[in-house]
Amino acid sequence: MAELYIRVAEDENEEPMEIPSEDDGTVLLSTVAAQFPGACGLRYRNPVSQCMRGVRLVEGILHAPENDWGSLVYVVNYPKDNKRKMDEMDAASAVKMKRSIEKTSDLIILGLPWKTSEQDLKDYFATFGEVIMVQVKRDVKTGNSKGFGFVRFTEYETQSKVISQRHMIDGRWCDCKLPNSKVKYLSAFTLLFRKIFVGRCTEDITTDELRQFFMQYGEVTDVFIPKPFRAFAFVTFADDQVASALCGEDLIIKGVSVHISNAEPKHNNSRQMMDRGAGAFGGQGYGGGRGGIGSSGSSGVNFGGLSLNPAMMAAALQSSWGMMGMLANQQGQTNSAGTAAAGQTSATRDQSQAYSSNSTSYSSPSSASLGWAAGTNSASGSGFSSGFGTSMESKSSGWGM
DNA sequence: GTTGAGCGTT
Repeated sequence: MAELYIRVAEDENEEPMEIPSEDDGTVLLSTVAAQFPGACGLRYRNPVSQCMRGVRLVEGILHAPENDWGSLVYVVNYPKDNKRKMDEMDAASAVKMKRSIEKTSDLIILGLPWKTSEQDLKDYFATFGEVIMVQVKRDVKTGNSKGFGFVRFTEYETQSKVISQRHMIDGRWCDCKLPNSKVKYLSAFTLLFRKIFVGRCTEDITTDELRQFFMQYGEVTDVFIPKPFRAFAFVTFADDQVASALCGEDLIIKGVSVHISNAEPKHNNSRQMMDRGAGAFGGQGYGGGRGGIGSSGSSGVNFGGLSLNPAMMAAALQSSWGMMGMLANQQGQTNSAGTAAAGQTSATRDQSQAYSSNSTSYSSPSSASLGWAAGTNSASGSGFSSGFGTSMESKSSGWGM
């Protein structure tokens, strides 16, 4: 089948955008998500029944109804917690609102062709939104490109969109992400809980396929497969609730059963951190080997009901796993709160704790659910980075994500 | 074979 375009819109009443199909007549979800970040599927109004129908989606590939897309307008589906509700100001939209007024930051572009110039970058990224800075990093002596560069946008919305997808620039796929120099100012918790560990991967599963697959659950911001092959991968979502909802699941990707669990913090220089820090909270609190965070259930660590004051938090942050021991201690004292035990290594998982939950009891590391962060959170950023500014900035390396 | 890494002469 020849390449064709299908018409896609955010809403039935909005102007549709034409999206290219593949040679076999299917449409990749990633193609849709490139224009509608966060999209997880398509639906359309059946002209006969006048009912909305879902488009078949198998492993990131959208299949035409009746083998023909026709001239219908297809409407983008978003994960439940992403769904736009213009008339309601619920907690989710409050968070979105906060994000939208967040400051932009330089973004690093990795994988640039040697020949790509700053003008090339500007031309390319201007298609997403107003560009206020581009750089190609070059060898001082030779003037040759080092294969990476930076870009900055006016609008935070543009930045989010650019981060959420890969970019074909001068014939190469490039990644665009927050540079490490900026990431360390973000909450280590935010990064940690947005990332999942994908175990039992086979060598034939590519980063693109992982991105395609996990896109159905929510917006994917990063995929990492260690090389050489080590049978695991990391996937980072834009939303920590999506990540934690998947923890504990066994998912089938290309016929392979992979296991999802929480990503552990990286152990950069945590040795010194542990030596200096966590002792006060009962040692490293590591206890049962692998287990810790994710094993208490599919939702990850349960902060709900625990009151962690800033001093304790700062101390816990000095060690990768000191906090787990700390939480376990807390748990012992506050058992009546009805929260899950952080230290247990039980393999039981009774529910999938989907991100559809809108109850107030949902526990996540989001600043919104941490009472002590809310009050001090006058500026931008998460509760952690604002309420804890100085301690995070100087000590975040212990939780190098 | 189940826990990671191309990062900026400001």
